[in-house]
Amino acid sequence: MGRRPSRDRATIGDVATEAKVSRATVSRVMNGLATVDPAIAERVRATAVALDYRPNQVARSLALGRTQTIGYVVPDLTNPSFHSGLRGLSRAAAEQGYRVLVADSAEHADEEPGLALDTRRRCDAVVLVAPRMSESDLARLLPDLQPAVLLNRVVAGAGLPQLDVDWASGIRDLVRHLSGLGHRRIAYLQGPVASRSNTARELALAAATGVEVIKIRCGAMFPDGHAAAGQVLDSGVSAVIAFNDVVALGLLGALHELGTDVPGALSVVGFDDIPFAAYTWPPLTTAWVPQEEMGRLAWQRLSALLTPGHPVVDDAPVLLRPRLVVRGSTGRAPLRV
Amino acid sequence: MGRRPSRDRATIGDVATEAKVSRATVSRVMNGLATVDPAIAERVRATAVALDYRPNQVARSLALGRTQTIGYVVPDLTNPSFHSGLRGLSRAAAEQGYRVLVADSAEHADEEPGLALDTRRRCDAVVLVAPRMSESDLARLLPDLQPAVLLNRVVAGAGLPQLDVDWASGIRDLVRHLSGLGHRRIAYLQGPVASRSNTARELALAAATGVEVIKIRCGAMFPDGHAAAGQVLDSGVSAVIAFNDVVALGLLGALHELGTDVPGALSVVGFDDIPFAAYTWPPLTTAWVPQEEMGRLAWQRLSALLTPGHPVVDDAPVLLRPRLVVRGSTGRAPLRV
DNA sequence: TTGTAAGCGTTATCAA
DNA sequence: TTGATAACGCTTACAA
Repeated sequence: MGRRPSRDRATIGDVATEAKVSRATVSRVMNGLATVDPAIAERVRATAVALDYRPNQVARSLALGRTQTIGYVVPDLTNPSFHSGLRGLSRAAAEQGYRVLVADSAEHADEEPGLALDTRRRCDAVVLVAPRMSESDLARLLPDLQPAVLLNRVVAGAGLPQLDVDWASGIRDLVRHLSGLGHRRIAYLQGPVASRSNTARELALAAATGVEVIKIRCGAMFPDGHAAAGQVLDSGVSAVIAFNDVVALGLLGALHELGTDVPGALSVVGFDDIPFAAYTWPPLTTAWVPQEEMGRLAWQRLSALLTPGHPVVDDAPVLLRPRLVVRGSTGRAPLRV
Repeated sequence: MGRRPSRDRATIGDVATEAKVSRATVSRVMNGLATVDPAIAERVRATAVALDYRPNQVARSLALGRTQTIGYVVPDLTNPSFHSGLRGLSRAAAEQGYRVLVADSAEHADEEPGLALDTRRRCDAVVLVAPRMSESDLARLLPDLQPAVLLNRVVAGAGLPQLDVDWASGIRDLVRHLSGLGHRRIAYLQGPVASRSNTARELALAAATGVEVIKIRCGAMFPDGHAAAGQVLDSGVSAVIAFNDVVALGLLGALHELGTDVPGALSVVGFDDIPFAAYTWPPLTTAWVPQEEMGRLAWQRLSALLTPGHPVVDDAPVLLRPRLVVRGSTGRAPLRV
């Protein structure tokens, strides 16, 4: 038997009794069904207001079989690249009366499957961002997660919508830009080794011609980029491609401290185009990633999956192309002595 | 009558039938009640696994009268100052099995009451961040929102926990720091006029002695700070206090473009200490705000409110003190000619 | 220790 | 057009 809620709200039954109609009629009025006598409808509405009645969403969800909520599972909420996606998702979903439940795995990739499943059980669907989850965990998880869409990652034959960034295209643009400026030796600040998108970047770099790429272990956060400055300078490159903008900004800070001229002595590029990138000094050249649009597209896919009788799922991965944004942190390669 | 979910999951009834026990027993096993015969418990668990049974959270919520979810209502998810709070809240709540439902009002202050109420109906409680909601809307809203805690704002006699930043103290620290460096005329880049925390800052500035404060209309985002650079330079001040770090960084970007020496010709301070602040050039002097701790404290208050028979609510506002963080963007005032 | 049955607050079917 | 009533999937007081 259930417990009475502490603040006892009016229920649909209270309204029905008070308005001298059945609960069914109250329900019809509240849901705007037209088949109700206008006079009665008006009376019901008045009593509802008088009793300060608000439909219990949980009970509705149980009866309807849907919660009008979708989950968004990410490794770290404080990472700026997930914000735009969340914003896009949240606003698009809101337009159709859906809410977003956010789950942050605090970077514990091993707990992500459990977290995702738990989130899923409270929602109608989930959007999963899990760049470091192992392929096998992911394969095991996905069937239980549906309806779901996978963000920032592609898994073959998963049978669900997948939206990813065309990392390779972004890297190619950056390399082309740098090599056009005369850079021949370029450092790459690696992201987390387990990260899929890092792998994608490295593959694209390996395929680049006309430039030599020096890989340097790094990470995904400010301090990682900051700490890598020494190695970058020692490597004797004339340009650096950072895993992302956050790393690039960390590096930029350290280079300033060391008195290195950017872009005079060293060109620096990032990836993502987070809002800060335009306001650093020098402003950061980077590859803009349409994260907010990804969020919107994710909702669009989910929305289709949630619509009864929706057409067959097209699970061909959608790759969104980054766009090169040239700012002040890149310049001509210094002449070699 | 409810609709069957599309992917028909096993219910507690299926498990009961299959394991040849009652649903009550399955429930007891699933909830770890000790009063079950070990052999039976084991059988139930095995059947649950075999049927891939997962308790329906919505049904649980309805029966228990709680959702194990709390809402977090903010004006704009992309504003970095809300991220740490969300992170603190989300992680603290997760430790006790609670999830966070995020609602973003997209800066529409007039829609916030409705949004907050709707969010509340899906949750057991909400954390409200509404810096620009009118006093009257807020007063009307709060009684319907409880249990709730108010963040970044104080309302007299609201009867709910309130956590706010001691803006005045932070401003005083910044002013003292600047005046100690010889600055006598200081510009203040105003935040949104309707913002409570902006008002608090302005009051503290008005009370400051020994310095003259020039107010300049600005805003809360990068472009606002960027656009204010001209007015700042024209005003002939030697130091600027920006509404927040984001504005300060926007300003810093514009000052670089204009070739203004920071801090040689102009000192700049922000407010918040967002993660980026340490990595700009020069690194930003600012007032650190314990946002993540606020999130944790908010959960602590909420958790108390949600505990049956909790002690009386102490609704005296808690003011968290910022801490001055001196970095490179401030220096001695240039000698006046 | 286990089962029966009522209850949580809705929606929806069907008969009136 | 309206009202009984079953159903959604779970928890729990009470009886056995």
